Amino acid sequence: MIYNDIYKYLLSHVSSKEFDICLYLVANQDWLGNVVIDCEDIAQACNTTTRYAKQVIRKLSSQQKDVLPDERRKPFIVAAPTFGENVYKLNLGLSKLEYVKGNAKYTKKFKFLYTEEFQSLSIAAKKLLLVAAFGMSSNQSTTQRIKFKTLNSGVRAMTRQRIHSALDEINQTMNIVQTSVVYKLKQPYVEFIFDTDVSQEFISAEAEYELVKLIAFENGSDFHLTADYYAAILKTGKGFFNALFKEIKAKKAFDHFEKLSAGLKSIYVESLNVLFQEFNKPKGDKDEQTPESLSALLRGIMLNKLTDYVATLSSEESARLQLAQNYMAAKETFFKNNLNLLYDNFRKMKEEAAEIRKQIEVVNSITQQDRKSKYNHLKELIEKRNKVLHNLINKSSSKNTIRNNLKVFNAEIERVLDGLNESISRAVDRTLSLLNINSGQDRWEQLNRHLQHISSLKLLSDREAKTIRKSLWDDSAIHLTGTSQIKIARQEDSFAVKDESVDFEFPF
DNA sequence: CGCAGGGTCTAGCGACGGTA
DNA sequence: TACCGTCGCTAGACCCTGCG
Repeated sequence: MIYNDIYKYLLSHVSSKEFDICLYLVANQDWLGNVVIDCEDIAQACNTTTRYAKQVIRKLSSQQKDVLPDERRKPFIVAAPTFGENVYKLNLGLSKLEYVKGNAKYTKKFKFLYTEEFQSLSIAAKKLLLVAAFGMSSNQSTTQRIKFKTLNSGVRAMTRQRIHSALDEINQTMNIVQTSVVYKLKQPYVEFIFDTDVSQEFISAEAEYELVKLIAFENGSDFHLTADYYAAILKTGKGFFNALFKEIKAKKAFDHFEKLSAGLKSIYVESLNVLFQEFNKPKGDKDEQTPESLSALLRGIMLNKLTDYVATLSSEESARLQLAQNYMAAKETFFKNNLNLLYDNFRKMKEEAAEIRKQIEVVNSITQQDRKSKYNHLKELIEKRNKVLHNLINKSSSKNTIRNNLKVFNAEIERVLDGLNESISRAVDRTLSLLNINSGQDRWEQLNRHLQHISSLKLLSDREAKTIRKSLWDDSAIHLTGTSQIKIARQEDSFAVKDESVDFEFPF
C-alpha cells in the first residue's frame, strides 16, 4: 500500500523517474517491508538505464541535503544488511508492527500506476493522477473532482498552467482516464473519469511469489506447480509472519523485531528448499500431493525449524547465564580490585539472558498455537470416543460393535498423536537434552513426559497441561502401556477383547 | 565513466487585478 | 491607497538521457 507519508513524499520530493522507482520499491516489498534491490530489474521495470537506477537508489538511500522539510531528510530506503546483501527496508510507510486495520490512509497500488504510459508522463501529470488515485482508494468512485486550490496548496510546484498542460498530456497518453476542467460556484475543479475496471485492478505483492517460484525453480519443482500450489504455500508462509508480528506486539518485544523476523525469514527460505526437495522425490504409490498437503508439509517443516531456532536461542540464553555465574564465582579469586566491572558484566549477562528469553517466548508462542490446536483436537477426540463408548455400553451393544468402534477411534487418536509427537519431540529433544531425559519406549509414557516438559517450558500453561493429562489418563482411566491395553474404570465389570494385534480390556 | 544539453524545478521579483 | 493572491519571467540548480 502507498501509505500517506509515501504519498506526500511522492507529491513533494521526487522527480519523474524517482516517482516510478519509489512506486517500484513499494510494490516489491516482501512481508517484512524489505526490498531486494536489483538495479537492472528496476531499470527494466521503470524504463530507464541501470546506471541511472543505481544513481537514484544511492540518492533515495542517503540523507537528503535539503534542510527544511523533515520527511525529505529522511532517506526513502535504508540498507538492511541483516536480511542480506542488497536488501533495503522502506523508511517510510507503516512498518508491519504499526499497522492496525483502519488506522492508516493509503492509496492502493493501482495497475495503471505501473504502466509504461504512466511512466512516460511528466512529473506534474503523475502527481495529478496520484491525487486522483488516492481519492479513488478512499471513496471507490471512478469520478474524482479536485479543486484547483487543493492542488495548488497540497502539491509542490503545481501551478494553474502546469495543471492544464498536465491534463492535456494525460488525455493524450492515458486511455484509461479522461480529464477535464469543470466549474462549480466559479471554482475550477479537475475532473477525472476513470474506466470502471481500473479502480479494481491492483498489482499484487510479487516479491514473495517470486521468491517461492525461484526456490521451486532451483529445486526443479516448478514444472508441477500450478497457481493453487503457490497460493497455498504463500498463505501458510504469511500465516507464520503474521503470527510473529502479532506475538511481538503482544509481548512488546519491538526491539527484537529485526532479529526475529530475519530468523523467521531464513527459516522460511530453508523450509521452502526442504519442501521442494521433498516434493521432487519419487512418490511411489503415494497419492499425488495436493496444495493442502503441500502447505501442511511446509507447516510441519517450519514448526520443526522454529523449534530448532528456539533451541539455539535457549543455548544462547544458558551461555549468558553460565557466564553470569562464572563472574560471580570468580568474585573471590579475581577482580578483587575491580568489583564494579565484575558486577557490570554480571548484570549485562543477566540482562542479555532476559532479552533472549523474551525472544524465546515470542517464537514459542508461535509454535504453541499449533500444538495447542493439536492438543485440543486430541482432547476432543478422546472425549468423543469415551462418550460413544459409554453410550454403546449403556445400550448393551455387542462386544464386536464396541471393539470396532474402539479400533476406529484409536486409529484416529494414534494418528493425531503421531503428529503431536513429531511436533513436540523435537522441542523436547532439542531443548531438554540438557536435562538428560531419555525418551522411553512407550509412546503414551513419552507423551506424558512431553506434556510435563512442555508445561515446565511454559509452552502450555500448567492448567492446560493438567487438563489434557487429566482427559488422557484420569477421566477416561485409560492406561496404555507397551501392549496397547485399554482399561476403563469401574472395576466391577471388565472384560478383555482379544484381537490379532490389539488387546482391549473393557468394563461393563 | 564524464560530459553535453535539453527538460524541469525553485525562489525571487515585479505586474496585475480584485477588494477593503 | 494598501493589501492580497495569482501569474509570468528569469537565473541557476537539478533531472535525465545519449554520446564517446
